[in-house]
Amino acid sequence: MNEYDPDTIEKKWQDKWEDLKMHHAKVDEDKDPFYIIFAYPGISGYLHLGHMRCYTYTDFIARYKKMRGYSVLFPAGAHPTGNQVISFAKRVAEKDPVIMDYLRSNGASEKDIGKLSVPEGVIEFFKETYIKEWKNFGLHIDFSHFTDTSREDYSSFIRWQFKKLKDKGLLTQKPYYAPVCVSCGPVAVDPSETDLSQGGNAEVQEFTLLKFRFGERYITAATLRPETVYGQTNLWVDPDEDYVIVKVQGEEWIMSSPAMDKLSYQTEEIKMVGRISGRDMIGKNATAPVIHRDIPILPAKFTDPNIGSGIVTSVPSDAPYDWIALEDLKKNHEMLSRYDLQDIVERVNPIPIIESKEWGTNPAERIILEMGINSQAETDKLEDATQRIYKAGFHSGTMLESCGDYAGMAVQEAKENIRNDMLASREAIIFRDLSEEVICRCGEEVIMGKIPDQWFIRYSDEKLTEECKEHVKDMSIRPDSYANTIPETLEWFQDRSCARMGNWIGTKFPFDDKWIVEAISDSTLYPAHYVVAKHYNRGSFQAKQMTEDFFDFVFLNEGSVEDVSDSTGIPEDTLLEVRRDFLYWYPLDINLGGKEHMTVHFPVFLMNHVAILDRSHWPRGIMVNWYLTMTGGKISKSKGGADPIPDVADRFGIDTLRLYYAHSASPFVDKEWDEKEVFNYRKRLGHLWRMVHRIKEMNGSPGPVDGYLRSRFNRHLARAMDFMDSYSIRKSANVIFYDIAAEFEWYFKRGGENGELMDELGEKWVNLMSPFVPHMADELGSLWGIEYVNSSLLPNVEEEAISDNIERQETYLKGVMEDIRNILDIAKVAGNCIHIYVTPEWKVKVIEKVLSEPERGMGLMSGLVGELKAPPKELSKFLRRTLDEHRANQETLKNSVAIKELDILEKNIDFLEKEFDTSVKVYLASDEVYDPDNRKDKAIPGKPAIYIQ
RNA sequence: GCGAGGGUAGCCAAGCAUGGCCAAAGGCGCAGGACUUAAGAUCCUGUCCCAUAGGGGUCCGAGGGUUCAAAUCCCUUCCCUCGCACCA
Repeated sequence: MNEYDPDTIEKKWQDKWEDLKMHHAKVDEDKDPFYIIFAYPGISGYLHLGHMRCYTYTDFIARYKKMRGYSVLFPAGAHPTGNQVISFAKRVAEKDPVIMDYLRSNGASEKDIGKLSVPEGVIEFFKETYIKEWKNFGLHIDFSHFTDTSREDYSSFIRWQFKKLKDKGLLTQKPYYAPVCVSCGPVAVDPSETDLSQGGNAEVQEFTLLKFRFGERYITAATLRPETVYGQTNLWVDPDEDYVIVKVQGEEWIMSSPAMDKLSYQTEEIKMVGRISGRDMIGKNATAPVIHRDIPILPAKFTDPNIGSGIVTSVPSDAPYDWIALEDLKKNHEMLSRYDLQDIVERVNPIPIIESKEWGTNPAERIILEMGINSQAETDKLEDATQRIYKAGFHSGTMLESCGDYAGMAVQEAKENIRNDMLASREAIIFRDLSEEVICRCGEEVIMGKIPDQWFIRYSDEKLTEECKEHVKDMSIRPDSYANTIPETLEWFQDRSCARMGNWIGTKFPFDDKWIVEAISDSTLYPAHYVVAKHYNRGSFQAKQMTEDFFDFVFLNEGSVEDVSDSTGIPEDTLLEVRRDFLYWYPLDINLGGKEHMTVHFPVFLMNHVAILDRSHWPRGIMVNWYLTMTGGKISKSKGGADPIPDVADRFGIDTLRLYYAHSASPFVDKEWDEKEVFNYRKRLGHLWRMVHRIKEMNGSPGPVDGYLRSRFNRHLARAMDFMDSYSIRKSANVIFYDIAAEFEWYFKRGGENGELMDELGEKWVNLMSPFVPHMADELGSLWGIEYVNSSLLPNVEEEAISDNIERQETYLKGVMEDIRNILDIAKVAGNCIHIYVTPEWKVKVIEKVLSEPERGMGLMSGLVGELKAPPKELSKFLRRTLDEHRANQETLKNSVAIKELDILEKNIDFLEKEFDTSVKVYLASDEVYDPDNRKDKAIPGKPAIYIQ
């Protein structure tokens, strides 16, 4: 036997599979189809081990289904839609050292890198790289179906899809506010920072921009808490800051210069008409909105021109910043006299407006005293205080008498109402901003912009939502937690912008060329396109022939084949073949993807299928996998942090990684990557490798434990397949790679050596391993002369071989051995003879009697006394005990009398003697036998008495 | 805040739906031994506490409850993770 050596066998088998086109899906009407995909990757860099976790799960299922007799389609593609490819190419063109290092450390050659300065080169390179890595992982993908979203055939498909959405009234246009890079157009602001170089954690904040009449003009102040307008006492302005006067909506507004820039992206006409310094406003009054009181304008340094309008309305009752600024000012005599504010400031005092359980009616003052905040400079503490007050007020607060019509209202409710009322009375507008500075990949600033005519897919459509919610009940969705939440997710899912302008790779929007379909929206129905892509890849037709008629015919069965053939120029039999393929493969059985898809991709995947295709083609299943993590964080393609896959694969072998994925954790938890753990799986495979060889070399004759092994093996076989049928991958792997192995080990220990049985079960076992570790399984399969294990079928379960009774006997023997070990342990004696006393027959009879007539309870006693030759006292005691036991656990009781104990022990004296390295004697307790320690009376059914000498 | 998921021995991780063969699978780690003298090897055995005879005690985040019986069911509570949107 040679040692397990993945390096040589893995490459060898991958080449053979390739030669034989083992992965090619065939339309075979004699077989049921099984169609599975993983969510294809966006192109933004090398794949990492987290991706491979998802792809490998997909492969387990694909290979398993194939070995269960299905014809399996497992295609793959790539998703370059977006601007990531563009910015990647740009960074390469600029020779950005980070990206160059990233490429080189992943093994890109200088020649490769040379091609990567244009987007097309990036797409080509990574497509090839992904395919190489998938092949290297032994994935059962049929690449003849490959497509990517930048191809022409794909664009034809997407244009068709959007026409269908429009026909169904599911497209609409309306204004939309989104993060926009001033040069690239819309970008996504999220912590993974795919589009960004800074500010991924920024949140969109919706300010209410309040207008304060100031002579002929208005001073603007932005607030996140419109409900506090009743507590306004003054405005804060930075005396050293220059503000701008802008013409908006026919009025002149005062704000900071950055505020004007931001606002210019959100309102139509806005023009700067002058400047005014902060100093010039101080000491004057402005009329506050809603309360229509004149409030003074006071100096402060904490205002920031980059936040809101750069001017702050002061609510010292509820805003810790305002409260302490006011206190500071009151003490600052130099400042007061400089602007002659002494008298004014005297009159400025907090006005209670909100009462909360936690903080009472003057929360700002109270929290500042409690937290011991001494000055405006303690911004961390002030931030915290603000948050705490806001939380308490928002959730449990009510508006006080001072709040006019809103008095008595819950804060939550008042907030909405006051804001809406101010908007209606034109005393305020909405102003959106990001909570921190966000910088695009291109280096430009990202701001909130208004897009007046944004296209949306109307996912809010009630009928569509209802249909989807209804349909998910019939789907197989794993894990269960996701199945439970997806109806709510569908409900919550609102209209989604589906096109964008600017620097973007994708399909031109069919109704308006200035738009390009965005990345989520062009990846919803694509499993249908995989079927078509195969024919396109073969050259059966050109992209321009893939017209609306063509897709209508293939996916919707509309139009006659003659007409469609006429209008497209595609031969009739080709059209019929594509249609047939679609009918054969669809619906999709499983879409497998990472958990980030739960609230984004999976809902739109479902909704587009339901909206466009016939009910019979709606998807059947979704499976979600969690992440592979490294030192706490998600492994990220764009940020690196993961070892190149080829390095890891070389070190451990593919099958090791595959078993690691399958077994080290359930798919539904985040898993921390740990090389030491991976290495243990490598050792495990080595162990199994040797074991299978040992099995194959076994050539003895039948023995007493054969039945047991056969029974256990078939039981495990059934379990392993049941688990796979419900996609419980880890559990199935546990049975195959651990439970079954343990049975073989026990069999050997018991002296089993039946060559024929080993030959049969060994082969079946290798078959079972194949979906998980296909390379090793094929190599081991050759011991049996199997050419390709993965193309054979999994064995049937021999129901008749599964025997509770046979298994009970072994369980009994194991139990006796455990008892002996226990005693040896405790007694710390090295016994030289073990005496075992099997229960007297009358105890068996008692149990049988109780089992047959349990309801008679102690009433059984009278009958038993006459029937059994047993000491009445003991009999009564044992009956009572048996009745107790019966109530607690009938199974144990049944098992204890279902076996011939004496027989089992006598047959296995040799084995026991060998195991314990002593002599073993077995007796029937009712006989007059050697019993120096008076133990034999302790014997009961299922648990013999033991005496160790 | 809203929604979802989770807290099991040194660690990872099953079990919980259908309460009782649960001191609680399996793996890792650790300890002892075998083997060999080299490897991150392999094979046994052990691994909550007490106990020189198979027993007893405590235990599944915490606290109550239901039950003859609770890791499993119910209630309360604490803690953790994730999603809350234009990122496949």
